[in-house]
Amino acid sequence: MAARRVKALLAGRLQQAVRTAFGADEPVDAAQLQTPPPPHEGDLSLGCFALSKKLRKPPAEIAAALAKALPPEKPLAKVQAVGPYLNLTLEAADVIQAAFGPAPAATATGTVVVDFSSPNIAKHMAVYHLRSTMIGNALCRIHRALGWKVVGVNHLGDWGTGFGKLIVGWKRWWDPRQEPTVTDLNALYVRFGQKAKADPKLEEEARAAFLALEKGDGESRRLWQRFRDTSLGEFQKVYDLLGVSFDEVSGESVYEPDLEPTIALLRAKGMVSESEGALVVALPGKEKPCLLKKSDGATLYATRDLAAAISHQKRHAFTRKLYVVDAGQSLHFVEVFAVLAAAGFEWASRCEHVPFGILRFGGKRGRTREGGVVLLKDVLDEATSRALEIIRKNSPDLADAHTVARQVGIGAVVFNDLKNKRTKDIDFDFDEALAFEGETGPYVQYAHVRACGILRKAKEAGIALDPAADLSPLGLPEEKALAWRLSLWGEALERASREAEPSVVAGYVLDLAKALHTFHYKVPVLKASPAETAARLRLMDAARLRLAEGLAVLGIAAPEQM
RNA sequence: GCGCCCGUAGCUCAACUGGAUAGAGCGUAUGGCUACGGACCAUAAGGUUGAAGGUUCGACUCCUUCCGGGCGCACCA
Repeated sequence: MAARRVKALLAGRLQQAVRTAFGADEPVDAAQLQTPPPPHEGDLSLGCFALSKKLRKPPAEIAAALAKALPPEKPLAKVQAVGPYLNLTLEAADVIQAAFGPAPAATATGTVVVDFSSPNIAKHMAVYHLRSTMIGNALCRIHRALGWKVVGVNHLGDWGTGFGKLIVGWKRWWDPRQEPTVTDLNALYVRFGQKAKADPKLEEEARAAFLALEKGDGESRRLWQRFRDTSLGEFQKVYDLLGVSFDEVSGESVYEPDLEPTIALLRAKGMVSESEGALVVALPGKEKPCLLKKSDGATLYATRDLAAAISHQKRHAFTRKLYVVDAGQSLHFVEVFAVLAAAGFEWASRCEHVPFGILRFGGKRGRTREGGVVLLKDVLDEATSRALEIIRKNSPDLADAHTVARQVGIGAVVFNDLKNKRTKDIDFDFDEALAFEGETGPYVQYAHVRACGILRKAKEAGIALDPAADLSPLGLPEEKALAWRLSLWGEALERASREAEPSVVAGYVLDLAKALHTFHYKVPVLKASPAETAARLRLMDAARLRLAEGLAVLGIAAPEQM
């Protein structure tokens, strides 16, 4: 767990070397130690460009002088100056020891509120909901792993004029004795849209129905609650499949009572004005204002987000709030944060929009070429059945094949979603999302499975895993590479948190799986001397645990067989 | 028109935030089944990093302009 410790130690020593070589006291930051590109020898490298500026000497000269001044003791096996670079090769034994050193205590003490998933009531969860859901879920777990207090919030789209339409549709076309599904609700909504084209009176009726709902009319409220419960029940099935949970399931409706006080608060600060019949906040330096109320008096999305933000800060005193919402809504968040800042809330700067790219099908946004919405559940089911097919072929004797197929199939879809930088647009492709070879979820799971297999076999042979086994028999390049990768975990997590970027963790887990696969291929664990077997089992077990942990952070299961 | 995002191998993407000869996977070609699990390992071919300038000892990365794609730009969320 301690690549950082090794780097800090070496940075300190390098600083000392600068002192002895040049008599100057220049700081050497551990972050300057980077990994040299492949053809070059070494595990860490210092480019002497910054020192060159400070010391006013050519960087190559500095590298050479430091190579001499740096004592080649303990973790260092070799020190060599290559042009302006100082390349450090670490002793394999020390790298391996470092990987098993105590984990640095979690230093983060903040609270992060993560706002994610946020599906709309009376609509299905479609494939494009996967992005917010899994990116947000991963961000929650990344911060928990770092020691943050995390509040994962599902801010449902459960309010707005759409519910007036739904209520009207319900009253006209639904037999209330029947229990509706989400499909039924959605159909009512669509039907309303069609009928309203021919009959404008319907729109008026819908507005009235929503007004009644806002005023707390009993029947409207009961209907709305029913729609909400039905939808939530269906969402939950998908969340169960994905292993996603929330600390707070709220929604826009929850902040309804806060809207007037929020507007009053802004008004008291003299920020609110009227424009074209609407209530707005003018934003300094912006051409267009942020709307609080439509000219008909109804509140808007921005108003509810303002109220929700204020409420979250009051209740959780967050040090960071992340909104995992697609990039198309960037302007909305710019405006909301600007209003909060203008209102004098210093915590406005701690709110971050975490945008992600648009999902498309063959070039069309959110829909297939045929115009249908692709349901998330259908994709997950398809992935599961494809995985099951492969399991039947490769592991016909596997018990509980269905469970494993679900873990592998869904793992493939989720990993595919998280492996790329989130700002990239995605043109969803079944064969790509459901690929099981190469840089995929199943590839990572398979590395874990192979390690589990060897551990199982060891147990059958009566060889117990010794968590305190002597590591000194280790030293092969594959073992060193594996250990070094293990010790980079903390840095990967921190970067993922800093950039709110789960793909950093996905990349880490892929690299670790690659190192483990190579290890499995090249290094015999059980067909070795007892001391080697014990040490390799311990190393392999650490790698497999880390893979499981990394996958868990991404919201992906790590089966023991597949 | 203005603002934000994207443009890297045939395809999908990396590149530790300005450092070395730009790296992976897929696909293609080849090798490894006397396999601690082949959903794997390995070798090879494949590049003017959209274009042109600029800053710098040094640019995929920063600045300017342009080209191409996407998304926004007050009463939807």
